[in-house]
Amino acid sequence: MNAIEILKQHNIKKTPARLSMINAMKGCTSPMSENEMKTQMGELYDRITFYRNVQSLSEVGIIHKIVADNTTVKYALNSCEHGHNHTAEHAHFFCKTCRAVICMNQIKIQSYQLPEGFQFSDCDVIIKGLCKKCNVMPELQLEPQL
Amino acid sequence: MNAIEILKQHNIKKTPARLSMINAMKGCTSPMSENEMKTQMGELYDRITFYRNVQSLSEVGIIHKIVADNTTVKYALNSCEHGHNHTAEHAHFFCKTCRAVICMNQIKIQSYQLPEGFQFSDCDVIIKGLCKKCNVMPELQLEPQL
DNA sequence: AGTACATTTGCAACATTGTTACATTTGCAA
DNA sequence: TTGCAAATGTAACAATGTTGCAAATGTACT
Repeated sequence: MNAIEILKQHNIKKTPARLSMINAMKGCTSPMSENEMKTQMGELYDRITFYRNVQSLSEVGIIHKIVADNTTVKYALNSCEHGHNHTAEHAHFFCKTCRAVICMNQIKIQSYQLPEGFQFSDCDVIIKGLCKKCNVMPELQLEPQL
Repeated sequence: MNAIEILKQHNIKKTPARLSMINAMKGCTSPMSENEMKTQMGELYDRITFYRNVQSLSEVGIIHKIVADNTTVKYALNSCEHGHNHTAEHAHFFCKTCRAVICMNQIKIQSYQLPEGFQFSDCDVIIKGLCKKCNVMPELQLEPQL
């Protein structure tokens, strides 16, 4: 499904900034930082508009925001070509060295039993450590993608 | 165990700022924001020193930093009077309304099987929703503690 | 107690990230 | 084509986090 269809399907206006955001994410296999998005979006990137669209696209469920760390936020399409869904039902891995965020599709998020009176909304699981590249071959470490 | 003993036990220098931080956290049942800490610490609070001590106290394992949200970071003593340990082995609840972070001591963090080559370090589980107060009696909502 | 030295502190300056107000433009439906 | 709500972009601001450096302080050793 292309960007235009995605917006239409969610009943949200088609604007160049939104199309650009969605297309940037479509071209990437793992969650992207604001800076990576900015690079992809080029002229169509405006910081304030970006933040507002992160808000609106999240609200309708088109994208998902992943907070790996208080200084590391990444974004991903909810239905990307890999057929998986980012809406919080799988865990994310965060590499402490290269700061990459990787979807752990095979690690499902369990349902937690909250105390009486609490209302569940959603759950984030962030597993931290070293990714394959940084662990096995530290000399080939990727530059952090900030 | 008092603040002085805690520092000594971890082989880290005893300074007024650190004692003040530890004592601030000792007096609180749930993880505190920087602002709450600041209030408790009074004169002894300095922003830069605070950030540096968050770093050093975390490194040796005296405190634990909980990132509920990219704009909500809280801090807790690893061994508080409740006898529980904050070093990432239990989940935390984050109330979307009052922004409180509550330790879910009864919800243990499972051990996750990472793909070949990955090295595990630690894991954060943040469960979001409405806390008891905000869910049951929205009219009595606590002011957000920022 | 006094000294030596590494650690810690606090200031200044800066970088990054996130938010609000408001006037203008744009998307879309009638 | 027109009307209007929604979205955009500028400016201004607020909050959060970091670095360099000189001065102060904690602690181990005599």
